[in-house]
Amino acid sequence: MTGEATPSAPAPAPVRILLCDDHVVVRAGLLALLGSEPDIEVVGEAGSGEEAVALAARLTPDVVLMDLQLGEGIDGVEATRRIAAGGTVHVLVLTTYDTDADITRAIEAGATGYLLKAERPEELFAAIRSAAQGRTTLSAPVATRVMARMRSPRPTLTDRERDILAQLSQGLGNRDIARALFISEATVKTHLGRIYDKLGVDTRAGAVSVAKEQRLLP
Amino acid sequence: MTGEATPSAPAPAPVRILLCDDHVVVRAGLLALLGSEPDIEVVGEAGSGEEAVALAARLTPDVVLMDLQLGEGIDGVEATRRIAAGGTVHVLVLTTYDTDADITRAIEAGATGYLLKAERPEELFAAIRSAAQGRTTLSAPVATRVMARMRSPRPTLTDRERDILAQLSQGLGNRDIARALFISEATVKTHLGRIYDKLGVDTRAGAVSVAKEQRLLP
DNA sequence: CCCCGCATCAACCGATCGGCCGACAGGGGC
DNA sequence: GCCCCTGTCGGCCGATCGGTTGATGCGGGG
Repeated sequence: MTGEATPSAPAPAPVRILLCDDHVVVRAGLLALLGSEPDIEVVGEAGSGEEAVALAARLTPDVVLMDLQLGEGIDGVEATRRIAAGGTVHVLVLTTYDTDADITRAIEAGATGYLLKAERPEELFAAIRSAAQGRTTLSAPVATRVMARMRSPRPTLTDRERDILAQLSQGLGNRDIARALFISEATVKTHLGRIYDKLGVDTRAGAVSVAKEQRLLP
Repeated sequence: MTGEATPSAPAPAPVRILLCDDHVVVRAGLLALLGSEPDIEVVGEAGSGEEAVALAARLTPDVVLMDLQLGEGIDGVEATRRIAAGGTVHVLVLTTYDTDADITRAIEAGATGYLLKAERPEELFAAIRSAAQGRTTLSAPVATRVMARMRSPRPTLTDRERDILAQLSQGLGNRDIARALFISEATVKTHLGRIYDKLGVDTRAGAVSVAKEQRLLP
C-alpha cells in the first residue's frame, strides 16, 4: 500500500468525504459520481442528521456533504451547526432549494459552501476539493441570490415576528395568537403590521403564502 | 451478440429504462444503482418533462422512471400523462413526497406505480420489473396513505374551489378574487365556506397553510 | 449619554370577513 | 322523474381585521 509504482506521482492524500442524505438513491448517486474521482474517498454514509453528527466526530472526514431536508430528526442546518462547531470538519451543503432562508440559515450555521443538486458533477468535484481546504464555493444561482440580497437587503424577521407568523400559519385569529404568546391583541396587531411590511403583503393569507414559499417556518 | 456462451441460460431481454429527473446527482445515482442489475438497461436520460416525452416516443422504453418535481417546463404529472397516453410505455413515479395530492394526481395521470426516493434499492428493482409488465407497485408509506384515503374519503376540492384557493394564496380579498374570476363576491364567499369545510379550517390563513402543506396548488 | 431597534400596549375606525339564511340553473346518476 | 352536486347569486349581521397614532420600557452601539 505504501509503495507506489510511479515515484514521479506521489499519491496525494485523498479528500475524505462523509455523505449525509436521507434518500438512498441520492447517496448511491454521489457514491457513484465520486467513485470516478481518484482523489476523493467516501469514508462514510449517514441517513439522518444525528447519524451524520456521530460519524463526523468518529471519522473526522475532511468534508461532510450535507442535505438540508432530512426527514425525521434534526434537520441539515442543525446537523451542520453541530458538526461545524467542532471546528475541524468542513460542511458542504448539497441540497435542492435555493431560497434565501435556507441559504442564510446554512451559512449562519457554519457551512463552508452551498451547492444545488442540479449542479454539474464537475462543479461538485471542484467544490469538494475547495471545501476540503476551507475555501467557500457557491452554486451560480446561490451566488446570484446572495449578491441580490446584499444589494437590496431584504428586511429580516425578528424572532418575535417569526413567533407571530408561526401562529398565523396555524390559521389563528389575533386573540388566539395573543393568548398563545401571552401578549395583548394590540401587540399582535403591531407585529402583524411589521410582518406585512417586511414580506411585502397586506393580508394574513398573503403572509402565510410568502412564509411557506420562502420556507421561513420549520 | 446473438450467440451466448451458456445455452442453459438464454439471455432474457433486459428491461429498457428511461430516466427523468432534473438533478444530475439523482440520475447518476439511478444509473449507478441500475448498472448493478444485469436485467435492467438504461437506454436514455432526460432532465426535463419535455425531453422525457420526446425520448419516450423515440426510444419506446419499457419503463420511464419519472420524478414529479422537474423545475422548469411541464411537471412530472403532465409528462406522465402524455407518455401514458401513448399506451405502450409504463411510467413509474419515483419522487420525494408522499402527499395525497401528488399521489392522486400521478395515479390519475396514468402512472403504473409510485415509489419514494428513500426506498431501498431492492424495492426499486422489484418495482421496475413489475412496472415493465404493467403491474402496479406502491411504496409502503404511499400504500398506507392510499388505504387511509379509501377508509376516510377526504373530500376533494372541485376545480372552481381550486381556482378560488389559488387566488386566496395570492393574498387577495374577496372583491379581488371575484374580479379575477369574473364572478360575484357572494359566490366567492360561498366557495370559501365550502373550502374551509373541506380543509378543516375556518380562516383564510389556515386554508392557505393547508393548501401549501398538502401541495394542493401548482 | 443619547439614539435606535425591539417588544410591549392602548384607542379608534372603516373595511372586510365569516356564518347564516335562502335561491336558481345545469348535469349526472338512480 | 327526482335528487344531489356544482356553480352561481343576494342579503343580513356580528366579529374580526388592517391602518393609524401615540406611548412605554429595555437593551446595545456610537
